[in-house]
Amino acid sequence: MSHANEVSGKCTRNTRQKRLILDCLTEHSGEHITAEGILGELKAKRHLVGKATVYRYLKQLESEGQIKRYSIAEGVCACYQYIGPNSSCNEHYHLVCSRCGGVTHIESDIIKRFVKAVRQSDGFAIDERKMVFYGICKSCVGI
Amino acid sequence: MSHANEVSGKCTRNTRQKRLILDCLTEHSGEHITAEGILGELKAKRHLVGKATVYRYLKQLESEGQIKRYSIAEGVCACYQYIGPNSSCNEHYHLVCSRCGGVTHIESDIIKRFVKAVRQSDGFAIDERKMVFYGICKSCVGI
DNA sequence: GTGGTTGCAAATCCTTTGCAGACCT
DNA sequence: AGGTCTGCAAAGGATTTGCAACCAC
Repeated sequence: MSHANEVSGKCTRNTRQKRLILDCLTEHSGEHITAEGILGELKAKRHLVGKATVYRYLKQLESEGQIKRYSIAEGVCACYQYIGPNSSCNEHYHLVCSRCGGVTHIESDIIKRFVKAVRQSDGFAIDERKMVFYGICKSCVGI
Repeated sequence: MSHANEVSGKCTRNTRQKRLILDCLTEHSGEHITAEGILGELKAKRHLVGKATVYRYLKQLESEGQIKRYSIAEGVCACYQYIGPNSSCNEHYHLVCSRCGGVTHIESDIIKRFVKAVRQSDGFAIDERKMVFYGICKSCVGI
């Protein structure tokens, strides 16, 4: 009756696959990795894990707040980042170059102030995880 | 050799379909509408236009900066809004509620300062037209 | 007449789901 | 044992694309 994909389920069993996926995420703490990236990395290590399992576990980890999901662009696979214990993750925002597709991270107190100001004046709670700025990066600006 | 789907193409011909789609968008200036919504509205008026044509033209209009594309939630169809001439829509940013889909406009000097700061420190020229903030609006926050 | 445009259907892409078998506790 | 997890393949849904017919200029 109960399905593994129900996030409300228990999902507490300690399996080989879960350990592998979480290890992969913590190894990349500080950067992003996609579901396909995890799959590829595990495959390279001869650790075969099913695609569905990766997606299911990523979803669970996200709902538990252990990882963060970024969707840089639509129709393109999402990126995940470990933000749990021992993660060296700072709040950052993404700059995506519309020309070369490159992604840069920036930190900004100005944005934090903006988010706070909007919440106070409009009552609108901006989701900083979805904050992405598009434009032209330094190396593409002359092209 | 050239395909209509190449955004770099000419795409300047004045066709019945383009007029219909743009009319539909301008009629909804101030709000947003989905591709399916446009399709449905045209169908209701007995103006049959192909789905692919709608998507193709929306893409072109977006690249021209005449409309803005919002993706309220991932995996859910995107919303479009006319922001061209006569759109009563200038110099502001958009707050999109991920729960109800509502779009609010705000003005902000803080953001202008942020854009300037990023250009100076990183050399990245943010495109303000593509700037959209997602989050939860005041009326949805309790739900 | 030329080549940009359209419409249909099939194809894409990332992600989810159904289900039978495998595994943890 | 009993229910949770996994893996495969098929489904899913929004958007794109191939291609022949079409039509604006």
